[in-house]
Amino acid sequence: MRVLVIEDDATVASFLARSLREDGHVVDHAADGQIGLDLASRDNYDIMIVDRMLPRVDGLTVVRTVRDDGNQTPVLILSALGEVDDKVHGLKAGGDDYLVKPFAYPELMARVESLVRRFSSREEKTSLEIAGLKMDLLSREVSRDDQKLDLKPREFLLLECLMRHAGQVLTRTMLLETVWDYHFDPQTNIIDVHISRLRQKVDRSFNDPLIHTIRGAGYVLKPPQ
Amino acid sequence: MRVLVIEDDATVASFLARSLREDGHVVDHAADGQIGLDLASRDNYDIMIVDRMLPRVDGLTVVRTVRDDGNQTPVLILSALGEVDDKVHGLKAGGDDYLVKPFAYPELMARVESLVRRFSSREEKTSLEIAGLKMDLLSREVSRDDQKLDLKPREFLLLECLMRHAGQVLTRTMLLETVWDYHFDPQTNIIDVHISRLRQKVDRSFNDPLIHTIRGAGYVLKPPQ
DNA sequence: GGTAAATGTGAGGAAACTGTTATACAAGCG
DNA sequence: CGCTTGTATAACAGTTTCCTCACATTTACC
Repeated sequence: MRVLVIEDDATVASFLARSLREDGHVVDHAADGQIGLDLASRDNYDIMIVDRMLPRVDGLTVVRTVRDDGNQTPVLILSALGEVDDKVHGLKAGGDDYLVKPFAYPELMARVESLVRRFSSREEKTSLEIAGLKMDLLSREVSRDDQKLDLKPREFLLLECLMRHAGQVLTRTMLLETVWDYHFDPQTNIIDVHISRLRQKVDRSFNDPLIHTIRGAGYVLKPPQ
Repeated sequence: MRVLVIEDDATVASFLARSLREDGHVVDHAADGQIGLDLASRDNYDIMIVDRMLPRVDGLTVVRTVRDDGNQTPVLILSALGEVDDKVHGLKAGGDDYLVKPFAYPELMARVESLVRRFSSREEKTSLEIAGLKMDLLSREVSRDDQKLDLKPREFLLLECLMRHAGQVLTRTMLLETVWDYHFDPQTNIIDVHISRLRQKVDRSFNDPLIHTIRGAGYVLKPPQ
């Protein structure tokens, strides 16, 4: 299992990381909220364990940001005894479970496992949504702010790929593999062309663009700020 | 969808009600078991979400009473972490699913939807209707705007499939599987031909077509707008 | 077996979609 | 500033997909 631990207290963090690794999981650790966000957007984790109080970007903001990016990874929030222990806020921000420090490791593991089980058994998504952009995979309808968009099949595939990995930069190679099923470089700017066509429909008549170019890397679908 | 929430914790209740309403559902709220029972007997809900611990009449008793009244509405039971978390009792009392607080809203909604789906499909449908297009599965009669249509058996099967999945795009593969029971690609345009014939009967002499081609994907039966 | 109804096949033309190319535009860097 | 590199857009043309027709084959029933 791939676990992301976002925790500034070195003692807790190293204890967590060691215990989780002993249980056979792959653990990444971020010592502050900013690093945590970077890691979360770069990789797909099975679960994230997030401390509430963090330097730079606090825990709840991390969770909220991650959710706004369309990331559905289950999140377990940790909060120290004595902090304003507001479970509701934590869950509202997008957390899935809540644990008060100090905790016993078996308790944590029980919750982690329960969360992961809950989420992995969740049924296949039939719709995707990021920042007012909705895609219904069954009816193949796409809309932004409830305004219907008419996409060609290839554009639909491309957007689906972007939405499924919202917040992550997709390289041309990745797009060619998943959208075109090309396993070689076609030596043309076919992706640029389709991105351009997609933008005209998705972004042109709206204020905040969702499709962003990452020069030298690729493209990313991301909500404004 | 009509939802009855029976929950005494004001925070959870208002969070639930707001989220459900944002998703377009009609929500009634009861703050204790007695009120809940009154509402449940007065109205027909699509689903009831019932907390286990309630003032006056506890959650399990509510469920049991409702069932004894012959009410089959699906019930999702909520129980707080730390309460005697006995799923079996909850389900024995007549609950249909069980969720432990704290929960993530998407998880709740997934379960609510799955429950409602399960129940609405419980009673076999004997007729289908979409936008003036009626199909009686017993008498095998089809009409549009009360004008009888004469369909061949295969056309009937095809239309039935389209109507059962109205609003969803059906790919050629799906149609071949369900209408023809082919589990391979016949390499012919057999579907196109039958869709064409169906259109002549279903759409030709009417203003708004119901059968739509989704280029590169398949076909969908959809009411105009 | 014969007949009519139902179903399947293949071809041609029309429409829609996709990929290519050419050219314009923007960003980074000395 | 000017060069290089990377990206955006528009127009065109080839290809694919789809629709319909006429005809062939199968099935059901007398």
